[in-house]
Amino acid sequence: METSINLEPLRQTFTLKERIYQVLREAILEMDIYSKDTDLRLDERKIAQQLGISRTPVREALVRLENENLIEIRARIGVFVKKRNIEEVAELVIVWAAIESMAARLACGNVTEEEVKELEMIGVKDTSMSQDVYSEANIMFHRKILELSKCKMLKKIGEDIFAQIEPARRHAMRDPSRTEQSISDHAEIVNAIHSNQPEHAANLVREHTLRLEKYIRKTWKNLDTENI
Amino acid sequence: METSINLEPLRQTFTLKERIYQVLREAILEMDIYSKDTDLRLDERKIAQQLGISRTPVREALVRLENENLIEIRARIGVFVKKRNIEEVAELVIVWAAIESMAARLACGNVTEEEVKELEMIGVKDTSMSQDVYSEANIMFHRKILELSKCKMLKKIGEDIFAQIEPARRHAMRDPSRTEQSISDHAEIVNAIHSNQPEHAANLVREHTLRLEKYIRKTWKNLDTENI
DNA sequence: ATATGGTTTTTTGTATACCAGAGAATATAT
DNA sequence: ATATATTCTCTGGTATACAAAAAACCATAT
Repeated sequence: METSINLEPLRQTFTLKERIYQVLREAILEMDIYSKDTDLRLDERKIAQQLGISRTPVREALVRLENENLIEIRARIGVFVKKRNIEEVAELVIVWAAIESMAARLACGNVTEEEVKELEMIGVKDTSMSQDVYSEANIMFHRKILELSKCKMLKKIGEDIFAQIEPARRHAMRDPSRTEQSISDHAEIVNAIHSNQPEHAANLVREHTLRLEKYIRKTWKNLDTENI
Repeated sequence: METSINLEPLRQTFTLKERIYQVLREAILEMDIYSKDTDLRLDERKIAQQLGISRTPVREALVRLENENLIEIRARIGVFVKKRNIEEVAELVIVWAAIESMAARLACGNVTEEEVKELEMIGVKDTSMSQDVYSEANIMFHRKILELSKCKMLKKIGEDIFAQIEPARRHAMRDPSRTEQSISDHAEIVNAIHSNQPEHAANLVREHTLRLEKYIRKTWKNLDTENI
């Protein structure tokens, strides 16, 4: 056999519906859906026109997004970005707590020294940084825990849940006083994982996330309470 | 104000894609996908023809099913029911354990006497019944726990995971010796919930489900190992 | 001015036609 | 007979046309 350059097959299901799905998903997650003057309507035809394609692949992307609970397709009325109410968001945070708690449990005794170091670097930064930077690091910390579980399904489903919570979380996490508490929580979690205490790590993560749930329930009033 | 007849709104989004989605989903879940001679292929055109409709709504239903990981759409090749491998199923069971464990935790101190009775009736039946009946009761038991959490999201996501596991579970749960163990587990779980011991209930449920994970990993060899 | 009834517009739902890639079947050359 | 090239068919992908329902609009009668 001859030697030849080794090229990865770069065709990754290059279908429009896939690309559109990703584009729309990101756009939706970046929207400030709880702002009064955000238009929650998505127009199939307009999107298709803007992208210079037909409605069909756009619709298929929308069906997928609806299945992920990010939008709502009302027959012959329109497509709308879904604005979840307090109960739904709080419940999603509970599910997230369940997932991530199990991830922390599995991470114990299953991580290398380097991995723990990485987790620590991400989660235990000083409080001097800006809210945005902190928020970003916070997300990364929780993502990292899902990853350290080495359980792909746990990670995938955790990320899905997270995507649904994110808009509300971003809106609710404006309170700087929460930052300190969060960082000391993170340090404890890192410790528990490092010293291989699955039960303890699981408990810490669960309570940490459930604290967010309580916080959201308390401070939700700031947000627009109208539903679609 | 005058009295007038009170009519419930009967509009139930009667769209084809919705109906087809449900029909196909049920059909897929009832398939014995691990049997050698089951045809895993789904033909858009054939389905549309059989249902007497066009391809469009069928495609949209398929996109949804793909998003739920029940099928795989390979561009220009075909649509196939997804046969998960041991790692994927085992991981899904782990996620399920996480979800249901949290559900049991929440159920504690949040259930009525009647609800506990119902749970007991379902989960702690005698071993004399047939495998099929037992299997059915087993599913119901776990569904009931999700329900008693009073957390709709936990229930919904739990059910979604369950749907993905179900085919493998049905195939793996042929061992009658597991039945007895299962029933005593159930009794303990009911007790823990009844006596309001959230920590204990959560642990029991988690370990009970993780035992299924271990069991599946051990006995998977019986199943077809080829993947798509 | 307001309520009512019909019409027009807007928006998604569904059907159909055509396209392009993948693979099987066939033909051809050696 | 085998290896290679070609064609043919099958399948999902995309575009477009039309149907149907909801909402907006408007005219008219009271």
